[in-house]
Amino acid sequence: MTSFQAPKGTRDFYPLDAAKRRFITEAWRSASIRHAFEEVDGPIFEHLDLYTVKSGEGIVSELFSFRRDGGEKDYALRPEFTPTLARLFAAKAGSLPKPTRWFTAGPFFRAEKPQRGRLREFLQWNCDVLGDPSPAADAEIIATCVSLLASLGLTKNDVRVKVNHRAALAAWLESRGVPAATHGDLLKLLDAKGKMPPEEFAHKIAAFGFSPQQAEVFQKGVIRVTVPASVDPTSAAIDPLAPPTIDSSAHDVIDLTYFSDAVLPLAKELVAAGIIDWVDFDLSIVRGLAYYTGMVFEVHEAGGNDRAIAGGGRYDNLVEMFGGPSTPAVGFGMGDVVLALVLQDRKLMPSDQDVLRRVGATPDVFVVPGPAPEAEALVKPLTARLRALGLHARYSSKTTRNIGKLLKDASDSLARRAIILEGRDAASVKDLVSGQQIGPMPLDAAIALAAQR
RNA sequence: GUGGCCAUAGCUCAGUUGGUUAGAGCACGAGGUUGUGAUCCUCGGGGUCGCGGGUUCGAGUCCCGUUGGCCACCCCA
Repeated sequence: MTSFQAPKGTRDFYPLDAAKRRFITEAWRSASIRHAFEEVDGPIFEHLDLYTVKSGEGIVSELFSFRRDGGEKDYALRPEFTPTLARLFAAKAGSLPKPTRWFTAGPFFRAEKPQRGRLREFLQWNCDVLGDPSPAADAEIIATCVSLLASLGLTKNDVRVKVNHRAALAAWLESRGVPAATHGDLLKLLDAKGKMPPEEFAHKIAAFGFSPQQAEVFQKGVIRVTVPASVDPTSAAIDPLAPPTIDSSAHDVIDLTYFSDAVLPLAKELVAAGIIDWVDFDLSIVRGLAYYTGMVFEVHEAGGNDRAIAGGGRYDNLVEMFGGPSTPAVGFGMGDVVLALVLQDRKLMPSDQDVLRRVGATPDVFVVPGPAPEAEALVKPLTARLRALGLHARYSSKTTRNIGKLLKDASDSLARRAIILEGRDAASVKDLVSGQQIGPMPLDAAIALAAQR
């Protein structure tokens, strides 16, 4: 006898796990649809070239790639959606509405060593706006992400959206005399600043011409954009028409002219979208990926140094890189693994029973035979009638006629109601939530009652 | 890729300095009693101790390897 284990970094989904997975993916879907995105999908595996074109051959060791026995083409399980998205868009760009708003949610694969918040097979949600260069599209992407987080019960105190602007940062650096060739090194240093003591960071960034005071602004990272409070003092809402301004204390230390040219229009859109108070502008958010060209953002658990819950930004050159027409684009991705960790952390993952209810896995009605001798034989025909009406109907697999045990079965199944068969044409209906029981009554009346929403 | 900790029933665990047919609780299944989510009673299925070697008269226990898990580093599209 050989026994098998699931491959490293994969998960098995037993019924409750599958229900939890649906809970998350359904939340993703409804947030996307609320924000006017349309669902698309592609193959789970693609030609290997699709990934090496953008990221170079080095990426191959991070992929699950394979060649069919006897075949000549190399394939890879998809590690991300963006190349597929660009391919789909490029193939039909001429006939697509502008802007194009697409989302997808499905499995992705990376050949990394598993650890907290990271598996080899995971689910990822992607939203992208193609063909809209405006800060409004940037804001809409962030707003969709925030909408999902809020729908799961997270608040602006649980999670923070950290936003930066690549192009503005680059222009500003250049205006300070930091040569473009060294920007990459500086971004890397900014990305790694959390992993070194402040003195070391200040020392290293001094090489790029920054004073210790300026290093501190980077170290703290956050620059708040303040907006005037609503005119109506009883409302906590921010006046959507008031112009936002950048925190002046940072302004005194670092000349933020270039930064503010890019940020204020975005901030204005974030105000309009009603999410400015979820957002911090953070000079140290750069994202690892080289292809971002403008706004970049990450969502982090407040006070936690966990992995990013979500991340994305603007990538205006990418579609062209995949052979499509030059198209401005902005998007983000969110994985299910870190999201689930954060929900558990914040005690926002619903109970097992609530998950089953919310994904619609619980029975509408449970059929129980009463003591009448013919009742047992009538259970299956009645169940069939209820199912034909579109109801989720079950009966016990137990052979006992003990009503208490059968009702326990009904209760364990989380059914809303039980029908107790009293005879050929008589039944009682018990509401398993309230405990109220009505009947006996004619069978048709019981069926009608059980079918009520 | 590097390192640390871990692996006994579906779950949580116990298992003496190596010593008979490896245990408990919960869960699960069958039946009985009482017409209502119970109570009580009886019975039952389940583990080649992750896997493979080694040491030993004898290994769940000691050693080596391997697979998987957790955690950190690297990386993170």
